[in-house]
Amino acid sequence: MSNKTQSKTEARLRLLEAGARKAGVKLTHQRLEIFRELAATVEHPDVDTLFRAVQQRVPTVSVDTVYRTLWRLHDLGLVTTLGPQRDGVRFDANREPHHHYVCVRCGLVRDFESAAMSALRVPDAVKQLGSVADAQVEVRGVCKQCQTQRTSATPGRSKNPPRRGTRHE
Amino acid sequence: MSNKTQSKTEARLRLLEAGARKAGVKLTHQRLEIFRELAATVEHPDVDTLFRAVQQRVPTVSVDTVYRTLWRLHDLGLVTTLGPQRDGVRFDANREPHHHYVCVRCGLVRDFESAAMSALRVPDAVKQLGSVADAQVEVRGVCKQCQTQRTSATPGRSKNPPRRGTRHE
DNA sequence: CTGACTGCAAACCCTTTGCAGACCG
DNA sequence: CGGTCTGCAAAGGGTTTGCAGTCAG
Repeated sequence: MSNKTQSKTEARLRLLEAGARKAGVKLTHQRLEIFRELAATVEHPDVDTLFRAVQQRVPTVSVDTVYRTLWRLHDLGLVTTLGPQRDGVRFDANREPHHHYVCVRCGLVRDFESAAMSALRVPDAVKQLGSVADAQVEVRGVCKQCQTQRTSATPGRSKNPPRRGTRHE
Repeated sequence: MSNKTQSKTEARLRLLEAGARKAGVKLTHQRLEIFRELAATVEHPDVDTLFRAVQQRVPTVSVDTVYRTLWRLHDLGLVTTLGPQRDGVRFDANREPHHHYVCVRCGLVRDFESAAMSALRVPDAVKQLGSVADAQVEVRGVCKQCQTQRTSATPGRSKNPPRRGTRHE
């Protein structure tokens, strides 16, 4: 592990701790270990992976604690999730090159096109990871409907849990 | 519904039918209706949504048929899924602007940076959908490891089901 | 006709929740 | 000490699978 990676990990860890502390979240043993794992990995682990990693250091942790901690961090805006990730898999029958707008509240997804985006060149460094089939841009935000539905009270975060079961179409 | 939308739907529907026929997949009543729904919507529905829509026309369909059809289409390369969508939610503790490389076989995700990508301007049309928090590029392909693991036999698709349970890290 | 496909129901997971005891601050 | 947090176990929900009957080609 390089120095650079090392320091990044440290920085992330501190960010998580500081953020949690500021929000008045208690820094328990388990949470600290979850933070450490989260900060150290570049794999974007799912809950189970994280759970097993933490379990090595804290044999008694339970999965639900990992879930709760992760979502708490998510609500605080300290971590993000990959993809729309609302409920189940979502399919896309649009075979033309296109990009997505995703509402992080309700999970709405809309296609859009952009010549500039479709013309993007993938960096060579990325090509070393594997073959490149295509590249899509994912724009995240809060859709009009969600904005009006819950008139903004929380500028940053922490309330209005967006998670499961909101969809309005 | 505009003429343009109309024709796009038609085109997609034909694409699905042609693709399925070419692959020797039987065009049953249920499947045709699933195709129709898929081609008509721009919502990127999850299975349940699709299921309920199809159910209106074919009251006897079952969810599992929808699942099977969708994955079959996916294996044929006729539809895509949104996000890595491998197993559960995946978390990202990287707070710096970055982009993702995703292996569509095993679900591996790696971060990378690109000034050009981070500087992308979001089209105005998109801003009308809602607020814009950030934009990330998702590059899809097959990672090195997956490439060597199953020495390419199928150039296009149809074999080597990538779905659940592959992960190698 | 025959193999592929479907519906049903049960099996499987992954994820969430209620609760009593433990722990941080 | 008090409120938060944890672990356990059970509930919940989405997804998959085996099987016998059905249907497209």
